[in-house]
Amino acid sequence: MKNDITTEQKIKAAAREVFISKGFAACSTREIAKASGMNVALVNYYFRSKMELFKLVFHDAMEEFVNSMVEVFRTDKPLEDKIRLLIEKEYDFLSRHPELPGFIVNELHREEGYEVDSSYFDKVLNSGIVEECQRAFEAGTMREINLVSLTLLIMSNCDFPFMSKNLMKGIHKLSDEVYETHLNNHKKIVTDMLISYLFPQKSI
Amino acid sequence: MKNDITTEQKIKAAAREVFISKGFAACSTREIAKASGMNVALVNYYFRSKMELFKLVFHDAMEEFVNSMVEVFRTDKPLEDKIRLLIEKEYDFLSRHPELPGFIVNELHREEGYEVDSSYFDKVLNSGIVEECQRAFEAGTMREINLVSLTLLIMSNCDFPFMSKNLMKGIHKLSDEVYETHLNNHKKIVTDMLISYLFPQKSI
DNA sequence: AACAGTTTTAAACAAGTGTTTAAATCAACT
DNA sequence: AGTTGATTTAAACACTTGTTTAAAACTGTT
Repeated sequence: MKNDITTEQKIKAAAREVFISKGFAACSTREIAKASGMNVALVNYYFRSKMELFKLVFHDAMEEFVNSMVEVFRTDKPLEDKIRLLIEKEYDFLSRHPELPGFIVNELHREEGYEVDSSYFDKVLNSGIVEECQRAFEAGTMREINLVSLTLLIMSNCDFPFMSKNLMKGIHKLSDEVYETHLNNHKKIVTDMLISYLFPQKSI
Repeated sequence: MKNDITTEQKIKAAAREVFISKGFAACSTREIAKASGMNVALVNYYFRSKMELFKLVFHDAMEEFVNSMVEVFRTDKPLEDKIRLLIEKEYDFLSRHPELPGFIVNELHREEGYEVDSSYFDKVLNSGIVEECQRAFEAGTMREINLVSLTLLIMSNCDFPFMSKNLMKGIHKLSDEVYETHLNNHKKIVTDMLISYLFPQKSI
């Protein structure tokens, strides 16, 4: 059949799984080959090297990671609602890809690591959200805050809870299931906290 | 001289540096040996294996990580001040050990990873802070929030900004120095946000 | 059926891995 | 000076690593 999954796709899919769950250094070409049901030579036949394959996987990961944000900014809503929706969507996205932020943050941290191609985030910065924040600052509807801190606030409170799952489970002696429900509670807490900080009620 | 740094200490110190900056999988015994100015055999002579050495390093890292919190809880201050001080001290600590949280979170994430010996955190949980929060809930001086979310709020907003340095530098095209100053600004923002969320002003 | 091009395989390569061996060096004490 | 024990060294072990080779199997076309 024509629309079967090709060998190339199988390998890339397996590589994605292995790379994201163990990291570049902690896995071998043979492990990826075995996970895809193929052999070592095929990995390099289609992708030239472990490194090239990794770059593809990392690139895809970054795209997904960023796109999940940009969608929200493109919607036609008041800024406050956009931020609410952003947090909501981020928690959704991270529930489906809980290992992504840790993978990205960690691989970027290795010194041999690749720099972030900033074009990934140009999408975000060119989505109009920056100007929208600027207007909100000037109109006094949003607390004045620089963009780095705004990014940090949102990402810290969305990504870290997923990245630190094992640590949190250890600290509080929780099962996977219980932690899931905590994550769900936490989403609301984070939303409330961020919204009330960023959009303070003006008391006359 | 008697109080020279011993070979054992040199190796452990070098191992700490290498393990924390590259992770367990991404470095070799020979790299650690070279970094300490010794040879491979000495590493295993003193520490039996790469794994045993890693466990020691990880253990120390965990202790430092936890101790930096517990100190604060032992002080004799109102709860709100303790939280302020905690954030302050965490940012201080993380400025000196910026790679620690990423190291811990990431090594705990590898499936072959060691579970968190929960005794590390028993120190925290037995420091009296839990009861103090409970009393504050009942007295209505603090927003009622479960301990998992409280931990998450504080750690997310303290640790993530250090863990995501390279990502943030990439997103916003910042130099090391500029990001440092952003971190300093962010500390105040985080403090304000957390305090005003956890200790809301009662409007009659 | 014969060809040509792509895909797959098993095997090999050199280099690097964690670990161990056995000999050499050192320090302290008789 | 000789003995004992701890420390250090170079070399080797068996195994895994990423990558390449060259032959085999498969595909579609004439």
